[in-house]
Amino acid sequence: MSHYRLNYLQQIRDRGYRLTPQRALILDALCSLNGHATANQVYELIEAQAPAINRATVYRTLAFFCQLQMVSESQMNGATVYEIIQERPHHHLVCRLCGDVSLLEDHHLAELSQQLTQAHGFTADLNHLTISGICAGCQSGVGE
Amino acid sequence: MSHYRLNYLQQIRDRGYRLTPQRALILDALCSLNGHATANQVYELIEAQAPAINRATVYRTLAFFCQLQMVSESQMNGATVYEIIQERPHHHLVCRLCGDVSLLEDHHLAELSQQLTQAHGFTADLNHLTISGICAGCQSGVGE
DNA sequence: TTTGTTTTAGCAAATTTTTGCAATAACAAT
DNA sequence: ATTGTTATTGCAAAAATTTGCTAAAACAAA
Ligand SMILES: [Mn+2]
Ligand SMILES: [Mn+2]
Ligand SMILES: [Zn+2]
Ligand SMILES: [Zn+2]
Repeated sequence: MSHYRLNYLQQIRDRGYRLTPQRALILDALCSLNGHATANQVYELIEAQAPAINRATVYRTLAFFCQLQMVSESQMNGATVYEIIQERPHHHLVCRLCGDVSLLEDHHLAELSQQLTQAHGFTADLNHLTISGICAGCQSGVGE
Repeated sequence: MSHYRLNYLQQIRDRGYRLTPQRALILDALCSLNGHATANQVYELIEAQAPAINRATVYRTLAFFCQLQMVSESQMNGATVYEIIQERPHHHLVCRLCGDVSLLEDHHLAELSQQLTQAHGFTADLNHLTISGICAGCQSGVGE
């Protein structure tokens, strides 16, 4: 779950930006938190280790990584969560009733992605989609 | 573009909630704003007409309508926008470079929706999806 | 109508997120 | 190593959003 094999630190510089300790700390934190972390969780984890980072920096840096497509931002049960984008994308189904978050393999979106290219010339990001709805359990009445 | 033919006002009561003037005003505002309106736009429009609604009420009521699936909430170029859900769903492609928002017809999602049911027993909401990516214009270098 | 019950709205405060600006520090060039 | 340039950070303030609590009002039942 490390971001190091993705060479994101190097990529930051290659893309013309500066590699700061804060940026490295935030990528590290996202990795330790292992996906779907809130800005506040990132802040608190870093704060616990090296008590010298500003909340504004966390927010700005997360936005920066999203723009660079190194991190995804998604809404999950009300919270805004961040996750490192790995080389193989994955997605989620989120149940509106019980809050359950399940995995959706990327291949389910291949067809759609293709259609968007063909019909609209649009290259979809589709790094980490979350689709809301009602899960199997809640439909069969188990979730009640 | 009126919500009246959707009988949302009646539905509020039928589903066991109370029909308040604030709720009606917010649905009306969403209609006049004609889709993709921010909470603040809703607030300001109502404020201009009947200067007696609280911001907290706007936020809470928009969340309430989302829960009831009468209104959709989406992220569009940084802003959180709301739109009345009509009987026929529609979606959007949002360009990450130029910000262009284009229409995506619902039939493009039929295949995916079906797969989610088959493979996961999941009933996706798919009322108003927004997919981020790069539009045709920006790819051909027009958007630069 | 009037009354009683319970949901909803308003208000004020708390919390979260964004922003402007000056100081700092990355990095390229000497 | 030192220096200069410019992106990035921290800080403080502003703006946006959420929350707890009380008063108001919607609605059901008399
Ligand atoms: Mn994920
Ligand atoms: Mn729309
Ligand atoms: Zn569920
Ligand atoms: Zn574009």
